[in-house]
Amino acid sequence: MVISSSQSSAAEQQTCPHNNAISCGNCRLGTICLPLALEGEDIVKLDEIVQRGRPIQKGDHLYRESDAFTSVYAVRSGAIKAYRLTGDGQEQVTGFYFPGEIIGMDGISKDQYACSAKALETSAVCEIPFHRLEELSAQVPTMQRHFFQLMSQEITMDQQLITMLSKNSAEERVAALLISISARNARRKLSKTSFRLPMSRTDIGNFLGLTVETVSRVISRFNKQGLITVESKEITLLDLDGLKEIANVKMDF
Amino acid sequence: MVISSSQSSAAEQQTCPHNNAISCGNCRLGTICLPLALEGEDIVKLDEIVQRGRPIQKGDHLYRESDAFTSVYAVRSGAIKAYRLTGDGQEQVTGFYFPGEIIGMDGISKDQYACSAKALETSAVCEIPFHRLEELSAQVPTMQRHFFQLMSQEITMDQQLITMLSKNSAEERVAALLISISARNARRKLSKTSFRLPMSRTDIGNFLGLTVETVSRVISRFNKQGLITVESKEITLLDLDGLKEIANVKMDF
DNA sequence: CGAGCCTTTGAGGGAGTTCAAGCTGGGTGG
DNA sequence: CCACCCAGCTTGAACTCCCTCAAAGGCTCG
Repeated sequence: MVISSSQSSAAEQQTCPHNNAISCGNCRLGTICLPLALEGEDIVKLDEIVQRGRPIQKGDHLYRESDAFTSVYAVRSGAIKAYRLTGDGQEQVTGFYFPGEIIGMDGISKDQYACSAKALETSAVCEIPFHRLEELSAQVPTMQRHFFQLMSQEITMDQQLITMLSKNSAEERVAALLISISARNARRKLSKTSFRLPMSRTDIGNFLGLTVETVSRVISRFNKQGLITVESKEITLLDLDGLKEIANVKMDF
Repeated sequence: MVISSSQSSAAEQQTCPHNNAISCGNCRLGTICLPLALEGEDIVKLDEIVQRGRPIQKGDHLYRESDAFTSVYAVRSGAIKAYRLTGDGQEQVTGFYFPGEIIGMDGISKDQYACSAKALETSAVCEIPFHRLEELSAQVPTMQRHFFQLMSQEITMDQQLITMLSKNSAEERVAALLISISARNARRKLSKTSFRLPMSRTDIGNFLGLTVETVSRVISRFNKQGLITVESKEITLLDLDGLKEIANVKMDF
């Protein structure tokens, strides 16, 4: 079985993302999930506390809402969605996480996860036990700083999403998501314009505060307007600038 | 001029919230903004880095979006709103901050504030220079843990807001905000059922992703239904359980 | 005490939802 | 290997909740 999604098969395969023997020092995602300034000795320290698990399958949970909080996770390959359940049992998707990104920081405040995390496709993650990370942060100022920054970044991204949900039209939201995924692909040296959406239309709608039908309609419209081409989950952005114009936001997420 | 709002005049006045001579050790907000477990010597250390400024007036900015990030702030009295500007210059309110709560953590990731912070009424804040806080966190594990928790809490609260904006009706949102303010009042040993809203209807609407008109209509409706009584900004919650039923969410913010 | 802003209330309209029905494609078992 | 199945996706039509526009009342502060 082919483990990687089409998007990770290109560049990430060079140093196999599912290879547990890989270390933080030679991981090609290093500069995304690690502090840039972290140096030799300190990388080794980090390396010692990171646990590299076996791949998790599509649909598997990394952890569930209200599980005891133990670790944060760095996505190594694949894609993870985070979601919480509302009072009446509906799902609310709070984020999609791609390789190099850190998930699970919401669990710190209450010592239990505030979201569930589920694999959208076969994925690999690095588990970072939080108490070890705390110790390391106290020893290595760069590490502490970096982790504060990661959490702050999560706050900023959530606030951008809040703004979008509060102010933007369906077209603006969908365009913004496409651009976001494009930008995150670029950061990982993958195609800016052509990729596979690992999540369902339902998940997209859920994340963007729209119904499936609306998402589908907007995507169809973008297709007809020549902004993108769609073949089920495969997306090509034909007019990135046009999409940015529609999205009408400075997005980082 | 009366400096405190009506809600803070009751209990907080006992140890005057504008009194700069007060220290973290005897601040009556201590258990909210401080780690519960912080002990004698460590409180002194924290105390040394906290700068207590003079009151800021209604409408004054604590900091502005894209100002260089230097400090986080603990609200001592009054109320602060955080907001960001959208691409086309509209305001998006991202949060309201009451005494005992910490604001400014969004600035860490980029070394500049991601929001502006503006006083909704005459307020006092404690300024906590971030580089000093980092040093202290590295020395005092409890402090580091507490600050991680504060940031994580901010993430959790943002995610609750995301869920609300994405799923809930106007009535649910307004009810949820009223309950949130009520709960935060209770934490400060103030009235759960009777308080003054420091923010305008416009701010409420902006925060909740609604127009002023809708907010006004919902509040009028709650009034007619006997759930609350309203006298301009003075609110009394007559049926807290009824409101909770309507809000239909487990809120922390 | 008047100007300007905030709030309330009403009437009409529109973007997105809801409901319903057909389509598509990947997996399964006969 | 093909027929079937079922989940996910698309498209259409009607409805609804909230927004927009408009106007009048009420506070607050100079």
